[in-house]
Amino acid sequence: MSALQTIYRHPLLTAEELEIIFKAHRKITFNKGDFLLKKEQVADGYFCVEKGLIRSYVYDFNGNDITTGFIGKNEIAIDVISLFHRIPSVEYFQALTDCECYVIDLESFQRLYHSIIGLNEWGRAWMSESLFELKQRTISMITDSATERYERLQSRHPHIVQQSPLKFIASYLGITDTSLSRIRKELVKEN
Amino acid sequence: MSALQTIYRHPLLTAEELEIIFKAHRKITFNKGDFLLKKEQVADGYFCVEKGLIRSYVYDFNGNDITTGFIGKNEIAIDVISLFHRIPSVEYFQALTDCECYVIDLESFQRLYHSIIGLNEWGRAWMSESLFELKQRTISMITDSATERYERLQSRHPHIVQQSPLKFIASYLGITDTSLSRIRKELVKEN
DNA sequence: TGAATTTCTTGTCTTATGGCAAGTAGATTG
DNA sequence: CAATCTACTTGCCATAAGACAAGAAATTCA
Repeated sequence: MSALQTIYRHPLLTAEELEIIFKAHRKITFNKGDFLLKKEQVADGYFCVEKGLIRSYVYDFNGNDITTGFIGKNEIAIDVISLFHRIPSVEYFQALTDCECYVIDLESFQRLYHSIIGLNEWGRAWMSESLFELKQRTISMITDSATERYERLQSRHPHIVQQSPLKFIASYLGITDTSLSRIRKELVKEN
Repeated sequence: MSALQTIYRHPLLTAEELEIIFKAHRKITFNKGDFLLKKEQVADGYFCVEKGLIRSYVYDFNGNDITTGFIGKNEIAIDVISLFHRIPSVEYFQALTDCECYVIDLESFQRLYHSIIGLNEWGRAWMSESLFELKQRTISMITDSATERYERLQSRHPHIVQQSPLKFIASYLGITDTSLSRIRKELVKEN
């Protein structure tokens, strides 16, 4: 099962339509460290991840880089605002490992989006799903301790914890690498 | 200028289309304390706020209510997931003050959404804008101190600080009412 | 392979925020 | 008007996480 099949699964999309959608993508690989998108660039497409791990991040006012998200297998690396509003990105998207992706450019997407009614629905479903997950994360940032957030990340997205350096996970969780190191130590001690 | 005119302003929507859209809404008022939507209910429309302040919140595992957002004049009170996925809400939406809103039900929206191409674009723009703001907030929760978050809320959304009890603002900022009270005291002292 | 770089850990001290409890002031209600 | 409530403040002490710095371990690279 390819990433595309998983990503585009939707009740309103037929096998034929999916075929058309898949064909609009082309395969692209990234080496560890490569950028899929940099700050100030205008995104011209989005990436469906087949293999590997990507990190999105921003710089805060102190110059620290803050991990805003991880994108792994069967997920989409996209800066929604930059792509659809045609404005420069504020985020960086960088490959944490060698990656295999399928990319589709905006023009192709727009064309399909207007001709395949189900894709329209799929897009809205995807966006509202993203909104929901982000909301969950915001609530978690408020109500859960750093330890709890780490444990949840570990159980729900073990591949992130396995593939990403500790400092990126730490900034994603909103703590320093020092603190995360200590949290890990405590968790090991407990079990 | 009514809330509807502000909310639905979009380059692809003509005056005639706007007229049709506006007519699909009906006015509805809420008294302080009324619920627009409760947990477990399936949303059947969304509310464009003309006047007043609404609070959305969830209960965390400890039974504390956590404010997830404030919705004021010219903003939309909506549970995207519940409305479009037809599933029970996890949030409560409650009027903090007497409110005047314009409500549109899902069916009417769907009909317009499929007949007015610009509304389609408007919807996507609205959703991506929401995604962006939520992302900003998540980053702020990580990189800014509680004091900074409060000051920003105060400068960007003074009406919230003016109309909402301190405890709701506190939970929105991710701190206790006690802490927010102290932060306020410090800020007053500084100026 | 050896040097350089990055990653991770650990120690010490500081600080922001929380938990709990008491108390005041203002609003609401019977 | 008195009796409750609710909102807010304040004090005391506990704790999670940060700042800074040193060093160990792992990885990268020439």
